Amino acid sequence: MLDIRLLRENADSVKARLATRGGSGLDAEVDAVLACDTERRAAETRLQTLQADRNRLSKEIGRLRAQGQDSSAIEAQVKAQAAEMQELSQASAILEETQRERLLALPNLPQQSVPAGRGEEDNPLIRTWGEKPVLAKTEDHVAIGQRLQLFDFERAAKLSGSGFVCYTGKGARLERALINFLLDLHTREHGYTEISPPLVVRPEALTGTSQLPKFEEQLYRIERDDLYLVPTAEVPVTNLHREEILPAASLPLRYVSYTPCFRREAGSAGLGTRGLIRLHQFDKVELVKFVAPETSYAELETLVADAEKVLQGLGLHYRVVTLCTGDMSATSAKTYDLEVWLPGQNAFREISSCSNFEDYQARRAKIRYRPAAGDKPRAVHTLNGSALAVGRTLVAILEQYQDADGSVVIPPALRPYVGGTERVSPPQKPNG
RNA sequence: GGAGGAAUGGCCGAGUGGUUUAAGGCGGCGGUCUUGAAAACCGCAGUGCUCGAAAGGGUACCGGGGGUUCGAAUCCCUCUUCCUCCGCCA
Repeated sequence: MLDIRLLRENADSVKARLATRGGSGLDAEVDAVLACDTERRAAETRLQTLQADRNRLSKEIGRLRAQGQDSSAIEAQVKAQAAEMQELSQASAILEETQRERLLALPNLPQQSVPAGRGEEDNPLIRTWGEKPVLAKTEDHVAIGQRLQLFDFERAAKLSGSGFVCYTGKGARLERALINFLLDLHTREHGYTEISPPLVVRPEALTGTSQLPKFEEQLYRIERDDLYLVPTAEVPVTNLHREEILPAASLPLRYVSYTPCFRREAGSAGLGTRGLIRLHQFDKVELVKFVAPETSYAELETLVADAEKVLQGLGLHYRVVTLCTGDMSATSAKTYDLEVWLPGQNAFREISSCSNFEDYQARRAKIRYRPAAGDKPRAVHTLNGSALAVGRTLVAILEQYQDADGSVVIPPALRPYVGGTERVSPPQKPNG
């Protein structure tokens, strides 16, 4: 949510920056918010004048009654204002709600350094790490996984429908190993505090991080209890500090959280992609930071670096791009994507997205800090990034480490987590 | 799931319709005193909105929302959370 004061004072520059996101721009929406704001303030000012009046007269009534005198004239005077006060009170409540709704619907301002562009093709390449592995043969992860009996889509569909997977045997072990590797790396070497949050949350939490109201149809909802399954750990972890004023000395807060993520992927036409790339349920290790505004862009760089360390540690070839204005999510001020090389697709695919939301989420969720004793509270900056999407990491390992004999080499960094196993080979007996 | 009880400021805690401008205590900050510190004493301290160039006003907020009343921390309804007990349960 943008600061209404910024809109009042710099409407033109806000409009110009929002317009870089593409489409027809949001000039009309900005004007509507401002019109609402003007009307709301007029109503509130008038209401508050009447309230001051009433408070004064009510005290006078108390005084008169205490002295045994007649107060009916003043009571009549106050009653005469009641209708107008009621009316103004309702009007200002409605205007306040309308203003908030309109403000919630406006996207964040892209940061100045974010390149203008229309879509994916305009995302500038920042750097590339490693090289394409030289492979004797190139299978995609679905073929590899089926031969090695690492996961089972058919049986998962029997349980839950399409878009779900069941990891089996060494596949399940590899997945668990990856999760532990990721959590250990970020807690031990990068200073993040591990969080294992609830996986169902109230609607307010989703509004705070701005999945609601816009992406309702992407969420699994438990209607009976008005709760939602988390689409990412970002939601519970960012909302840990909702409606709090944090001590400045506590910043930056850095959290790492492993959770399953649940997404309906409505409108994605049968998920579009084969295998583990896009599922209704997947595992992800997420990094979340709460920082002082002055430091948030430096923190974004280290966030990306922390995510990259994972890929480097696993020896996976990848590249980093900056999302241009047209490709960036509405919530973000600046986003870097990490794209890992997938030989099976002959393409780089997103495996991590690292964003600085500046104060956009913090204002929605009322997450503030006090810069110094006696200062007014100020919105923190929030950041988050995947480090990493576990399923896609497994895909990258299977495809980049596949060997000529049909086996897959386990990256050395991961071996301590699989009992020292160096290679996954096809099993001796058929599965089931 | 059932039956009770509770929620007041950073913390503890008083307050059951009207000078309450939420008592008092603890903790915090500033000052006086002191070579310094402690103690003592004095003072300052919440959040949002709004008016104002500013100084400074106004208004709302006693878990959330709604209601009764000229006037609500206080009375009524409702929701949430916590506690105690019962039932069920990994």
